[in-house]
Amino acid sequence: MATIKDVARLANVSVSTVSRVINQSGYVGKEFYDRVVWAMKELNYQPNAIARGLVSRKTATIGLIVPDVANPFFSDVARGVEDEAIANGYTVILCNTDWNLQREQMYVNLLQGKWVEGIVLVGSRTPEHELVGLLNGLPIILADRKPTHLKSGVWTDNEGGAYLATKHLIEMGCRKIAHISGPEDSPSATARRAGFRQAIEEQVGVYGTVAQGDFRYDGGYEAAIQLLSAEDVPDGIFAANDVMAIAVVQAANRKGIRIPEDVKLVGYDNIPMSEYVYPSITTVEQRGYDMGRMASKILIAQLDGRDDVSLTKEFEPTLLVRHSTRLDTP
Amino acid sequence: MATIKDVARLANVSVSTVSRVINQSGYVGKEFYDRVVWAMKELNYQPNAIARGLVSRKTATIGLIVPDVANPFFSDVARGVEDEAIANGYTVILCNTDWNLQREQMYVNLLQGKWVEGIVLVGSRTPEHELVGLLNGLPIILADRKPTHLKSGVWTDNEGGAYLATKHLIEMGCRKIAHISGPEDSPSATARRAGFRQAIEEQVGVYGTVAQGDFRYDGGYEAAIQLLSAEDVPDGIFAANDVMAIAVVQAANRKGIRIPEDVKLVGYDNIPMSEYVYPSITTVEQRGYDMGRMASKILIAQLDGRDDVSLTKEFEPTLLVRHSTRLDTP
DNA sequence: TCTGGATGTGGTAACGTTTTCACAGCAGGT
DNA sequence: ACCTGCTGTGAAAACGTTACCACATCCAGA
Repeated sequence: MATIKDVARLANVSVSTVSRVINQSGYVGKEFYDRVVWAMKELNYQPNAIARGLVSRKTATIGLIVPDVANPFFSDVARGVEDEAIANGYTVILCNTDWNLQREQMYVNLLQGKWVEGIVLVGSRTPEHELVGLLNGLPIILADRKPTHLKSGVWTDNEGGAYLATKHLIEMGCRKIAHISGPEDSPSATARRAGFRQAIEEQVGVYGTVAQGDFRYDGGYEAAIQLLSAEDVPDGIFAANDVMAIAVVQAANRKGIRIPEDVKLVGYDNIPMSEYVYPSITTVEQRGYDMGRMASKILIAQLDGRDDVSLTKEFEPTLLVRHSTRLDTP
Repeated sequence: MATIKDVARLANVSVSTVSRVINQSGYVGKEFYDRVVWAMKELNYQPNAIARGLVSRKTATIGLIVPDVANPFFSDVARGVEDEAIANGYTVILCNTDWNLQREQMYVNLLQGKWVEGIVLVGSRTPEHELVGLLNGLPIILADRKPTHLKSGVWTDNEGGAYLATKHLIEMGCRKIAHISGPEDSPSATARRAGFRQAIEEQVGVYGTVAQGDFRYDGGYEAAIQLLSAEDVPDGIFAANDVMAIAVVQAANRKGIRIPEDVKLVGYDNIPMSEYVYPSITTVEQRGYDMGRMASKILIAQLDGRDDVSLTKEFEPTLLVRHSTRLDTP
């Protein structure tokens, strides 16, 4: 790789001049400017971001920590984060934690060593005060989780969304409703449980149970099989995300239980698959792409020292009614 | 952040000694060693990967260029790449090109500036010789594309897979078969077209047409609508990937055409969705995760100077027969 | 004529590491 | 006694940039 010195030598100018041309800073005469531009082309010169980062203390890189990019919701978020980042000249380092706290912490440390300028942390379960301790003041934004102590974050109103979903099941006539939850200590899972309970409790004559899931297909499948094997099968299931809802559909098929005739089903996230499965799944829309994009935008605004952007953004959940809760068309 | 100089001062030794302790290189007396370790603890010292990278010319970072992480096949690949990378101490920079050649080239340049040690390039359409020109010798591995000039790559036998798929349609009784193809200049799309044509040509009495798609939902939907609106509707469709196959299912629903009764359908990739849609889609399995993982493994072996790993790996495609080509259970 | 700002240019010290070199002691073998 | 090689330490030169300072011009205004 050609360096700035090579360019300077070829253009017969000093490195300072080349640097000024690159950064459009200071004064450069037309003649010199052209010579430098020519030399850069000639050598296919690419400024070294490492060296640049060392002196400017900026790397134009942000970290993205996500439970699992292979999960459609998170891959949407990731896409949003990257799109907004690159549009602002930032680059994204991708990290997968599998919802594992230790991996999360490991990545936070690792990213710090790489001098990322900030981190987008999606769907984290680590307590916020621990996070602060790890960060040494590195800017961070939570996504898919409402911050209580940190100042920036984007999230949907999970409690409200879960309330909507459960309420809808009740309105469709369900009286024995089960919730397949996410991991015990996941903030979004906790909020969804709370929304579920609230809707159940304010309605007399409706009974609710909570089964433990883990946001993943296998955990959802297992929970569903247990629910559907009990002597009193629920007539409505609210799964804490669409991946688990799809597992419920498969489990019901296996058990010979019909959806929506025997059991009605609502999911959460609105991943593309939820629309195309049979029956299509009623779900709560999350707008992962927009959330990712907004998280990136807020973080970068902070990094660039702009304060024209609000540090938080709550997305309103909306219920999408589809066939898993309707009796008319299949 | 504390620097190596701070540590040296506190431990009352030279920076050289601290460096030797950090890297376990050279000789360090026990007494000095202990003092340095103590000082590092005291200051919560974290070596600066940037400065280290500048001199060692190693960043422990690889670039991952993918058409679109939000596409389930590529998010699987991405997950595989990251898993193998982190297991070897490497970190991954994520880039999305939307199959756009210019963005691909832009990213290759950008990544070079960031001094990634190598690149995993997935589903690229850029001609290989152009690639070589851009790379300045930077190690690269192609994924989802068989290299002709470059030495490393992982891919599935796309021609063979497409042949399998088409052959299956013929065996199921189709005589007028349409192929919804990927972008004109995409190598994998080209190979799948070739496999399709070969299967068609070796069978007398079977007619084939090719419709132009773009690997995306919308393009597939449009192509499907056109095919299904013509006066002679095909009795079999082979879509070049599952995302477009799902679009075909939706288009058929819209048109009141039944799958598999009126038209049989085969996709490609085996993304999770293909199993759960209605009807479930017969498809050719690609093993995106394994491909990503292997690509990462081969690249890193090269970077670490190991040559115990083959530079190429062809994955055998397998046909998964599901309901979109069967008449028995829906 | 002098002053002083705007315009151009080059030299060089940082940034935080690793690596190479130089210099010492101290053994052990001749 | 002398060389030789191992052990232990520090000084200083890289790595590729940017930022700051110093020095030249040139031209306008007093």
